Amino acid sequence: MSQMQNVERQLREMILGLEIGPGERLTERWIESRFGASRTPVRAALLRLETEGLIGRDGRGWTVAPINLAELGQIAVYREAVEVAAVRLTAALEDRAGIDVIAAMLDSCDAETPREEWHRVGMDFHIELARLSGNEFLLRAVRDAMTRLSRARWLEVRDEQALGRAWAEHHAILAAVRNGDAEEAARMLSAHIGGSRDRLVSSLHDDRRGLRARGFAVVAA
Amino acid sequence: MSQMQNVERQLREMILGLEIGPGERLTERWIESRFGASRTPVRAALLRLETEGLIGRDGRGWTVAPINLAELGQIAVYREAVEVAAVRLTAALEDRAGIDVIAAMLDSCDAETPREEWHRVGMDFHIELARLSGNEFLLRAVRDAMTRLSRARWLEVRDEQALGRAWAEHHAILAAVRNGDAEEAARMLSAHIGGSRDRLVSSLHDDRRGLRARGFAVVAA
DNA sequence: AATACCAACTTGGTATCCCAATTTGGTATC
DNA sequence: GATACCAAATTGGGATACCAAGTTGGTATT
Repeated sequence: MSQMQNVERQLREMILGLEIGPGERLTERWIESRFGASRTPVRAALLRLETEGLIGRDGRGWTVAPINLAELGQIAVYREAVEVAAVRLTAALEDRAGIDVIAAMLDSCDAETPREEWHRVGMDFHIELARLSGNEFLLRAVRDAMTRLSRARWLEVRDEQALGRAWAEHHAILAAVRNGDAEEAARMLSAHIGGSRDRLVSSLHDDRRGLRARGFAVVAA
Repeated sequence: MSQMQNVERQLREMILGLEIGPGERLTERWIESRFGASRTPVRAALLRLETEGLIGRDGRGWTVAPINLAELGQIAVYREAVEVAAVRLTAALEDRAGIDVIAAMLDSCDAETPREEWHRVGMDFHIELARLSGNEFLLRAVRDAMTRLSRARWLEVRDEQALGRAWAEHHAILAAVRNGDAEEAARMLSAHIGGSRDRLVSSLHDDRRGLRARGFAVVAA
């Protein structure tokens, strides 16, 4: 694999894994030495990550994107629009095989599954559901939205009950799609996303002192 | 302005203006000499344009994105989802000033206005309407969709009547938004986008021989 | 004439160097 | 002690040099 892709992938993982905190400054030279690459691939990776919204420009330099509560609300509206459109398309298809694959994916999580895995599967549920629509643009939109949300969701204080409820909602949405009931699937998906947003924003809002104490930049709504 | 932004802007204009045809190969060295810049800003511009979908990788090299009829259909679905979401938000706002600005923009086109300007204003209508929603992600999605559509719309064979009908629909949508009638605005916008897609795809489909004769790569639906 | 083969060239990927602008740290001044 | 100021270090933007992989065009062989 090329250096550029290497740097991009590793840097993205460090940002999403909060090894580099939101708001932290990045210098091209530091990344260079950290990953043993020269500046050309480093610059390419930075440009890519900028379009993903994971980093941004701070005057002349680079900064890891802060956690922005207002932005999280906007993303929720955005993903509701595209995910609902995607699920409507999917419900109209005859292919039910893809749905079973997603259901199996959900069921692969149990009591012993680490939290990180739940987190990842929860995101993949939405991404794979969008993929079934067959629309590349809806898929990309959902993937981008989940990427931008993932750090915040990782920081969210989630209890077992909320997680279980989310999983039940996921299954219910799948059931509606399997029945070809686009309206019901759309309604439930909207509610699911809205609830997810409310819990996420209020959780981060309540904990924003703690986040700042960890050195994370948090922008208020 | 920096070289990178210069190269990016000029190259984008050449691609959107069809000075470089769909499917054409690009070499970094040619761009270098064409714009008098070195490879660093050239590569940055190429990476940006790649994320916009205007160019793509062809093995090791770069290629101007072909006109893809299947993609145009998918974009229509995508933009319908995001534009309808945006117009629903906008209709719920109290601010009516922005709507008048857009209406004035539409009215600035008359019989003497060059076709290119009609084309640009037609795109800006959708972009500015999305901007009024206040949602950065919906705005960006609409802007990106219009960028990807613009070459195809420029190639479309449009008659005066179709253009006049589109303008009437634009005004009708604005009127519904001004009245705060989100449902009516959403319905009309959906119909507008659907009709636009049908005319676009069938026009390009009918003319794809002519397009190929001009050296433009056209991918069938 | 067809083909197998090779040398020269082209291309994108990478590394390195230079530069202007900004930041930084210390120092002199009040 | 606060502040104005300046030199040194740092930074991102740009230019150039080099390389490996791939393409091309010509040539020798059959």
